[in-house]
Amino acid sequence: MDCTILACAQQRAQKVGCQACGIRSVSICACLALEELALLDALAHPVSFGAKETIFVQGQPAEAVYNITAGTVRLYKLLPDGRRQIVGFALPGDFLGLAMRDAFGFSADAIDTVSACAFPRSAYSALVDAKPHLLRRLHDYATHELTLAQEQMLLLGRRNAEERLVCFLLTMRERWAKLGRASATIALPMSRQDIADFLGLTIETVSRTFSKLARNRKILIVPDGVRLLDIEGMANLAAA
Amino acid sequence: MDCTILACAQQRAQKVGCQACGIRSVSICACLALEELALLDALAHPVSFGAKETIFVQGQPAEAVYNITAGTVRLYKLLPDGRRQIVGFALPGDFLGLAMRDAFGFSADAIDTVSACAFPRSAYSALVDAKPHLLRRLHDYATHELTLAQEQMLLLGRRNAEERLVCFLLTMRERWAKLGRASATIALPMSRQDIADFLGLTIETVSRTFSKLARNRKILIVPDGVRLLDIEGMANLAAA
DNA sequence: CGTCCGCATTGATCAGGATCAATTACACAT
DNA sequence: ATGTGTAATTGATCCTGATCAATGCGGACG
Repeated sequence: MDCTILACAQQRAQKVGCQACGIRSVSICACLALEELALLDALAHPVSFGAKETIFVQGQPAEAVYNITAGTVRLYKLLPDGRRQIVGFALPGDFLGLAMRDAFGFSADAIDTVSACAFPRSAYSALVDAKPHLLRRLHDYATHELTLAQEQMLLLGRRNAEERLVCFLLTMRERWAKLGRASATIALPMSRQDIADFLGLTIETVSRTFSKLARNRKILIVPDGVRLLDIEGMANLAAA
Repeated sequence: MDCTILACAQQRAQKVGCQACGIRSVSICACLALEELALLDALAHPVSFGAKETIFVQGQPAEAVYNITAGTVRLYKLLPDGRRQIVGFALPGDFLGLAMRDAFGFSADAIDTVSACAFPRSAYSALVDAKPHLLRRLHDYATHELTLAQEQMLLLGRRNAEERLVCFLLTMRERWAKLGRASATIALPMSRQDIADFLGLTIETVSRTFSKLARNRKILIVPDGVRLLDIEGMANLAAA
């Protein structure tokens, strides 16, 4: 978890710092002026995590916040008996640690190889207090996340299995597009189990629903993703 | 919706303003100093809504934000075919309009008689920009809401009907307690249908589950609420 | 090259909650 | 008292998605 070798490599690779950061424009740092980026640079610790590695666990005091720069992260909550709900997938540009107040409200682990900027929470909190426009940006991000969470409540509470999967695929398409990777072929780095735990279904239902969509020529299943063949039809199905 | 008679009565009743506001200590205004409250007073429009009256609808541009001072509000999203998901119940002290950026992301209507402080969005936004500690407070509120939303995702995605209802009752108990109305008897101003649409169930399942809890001596169903008879057992069932 | 192992798919059956259908309870009006 | 309308409860049956079980597939490794 504490990223020794990879982190150092990463650090060397990134020693040019925030100014050269490839995902700055889509992350919360985008609101900072060049001279403020220097402040941020001073706080930033580049870190990396291998596939399946834990980033933090629910309940643990939040000592750092993270800005994802590469890879995919699953964020999830567990019940004592092992039932799992994934509350989100974090992609490059996403920020982890909004609920900075106390402990992490969910666990996070890397799905594939993940790079991130880690900031000590206290220093980050101080910077936020000193820079109201950074706070504003953070708040806008938080309200955006809240809106997505409410959309997910609608999905989990009222949509059927097929609608859930279609919504998920269209949402992933949107997210990749915002990262400049727009394509009819959607990368899905997460497992079927992850998708199931995100959509409130079982792995079997997810698999069957994928097959059904493929059979109906809505999608084509490819390695590590799907190609959307009938976006209109799917958007129609997702309605809203 | 535009609250003529009731609003005027309310306005007269409240002309003492924010300083005398009974729910200030639990609302986002609590962070303001006395002289800042005067600024807020200048913006505030006391409004009231009768039971079942619409406060705002999803997609409508958000011209105002609201601070609930009395009553209960349901916040919900609709699918084109009429399926409804209630994303939250707002109680006194709750703030509506976090996603101020554009249009409302959900609809809101009064369950019982509701009083609120309405603030024009533009003026409110300007005040927030001028008062970083108000923004900080708002941000803390937003992240708290986000945490609750993630908890609700876990409920909707992975809990069974009985767990859902028990969690709901215990959460309502907590919320009333924070408003100084702690009691083993929980007020439930919302209908069974509202509870069903919040928990991702049908009205029949909610009713049956209430009956089952009553049969097992966990609760006693009383008019407009329930009395919790076995809080320990219920907390155990809710686990987490 | 074959074995192993994790993941995904597919099939058969089951069950929790949805749906359909009465019935009851209660507030309110006449 | 009687009727009316809305909300809640209860019962019977159905169906979507869960569970149980088997098979398929592809990559890592001896």
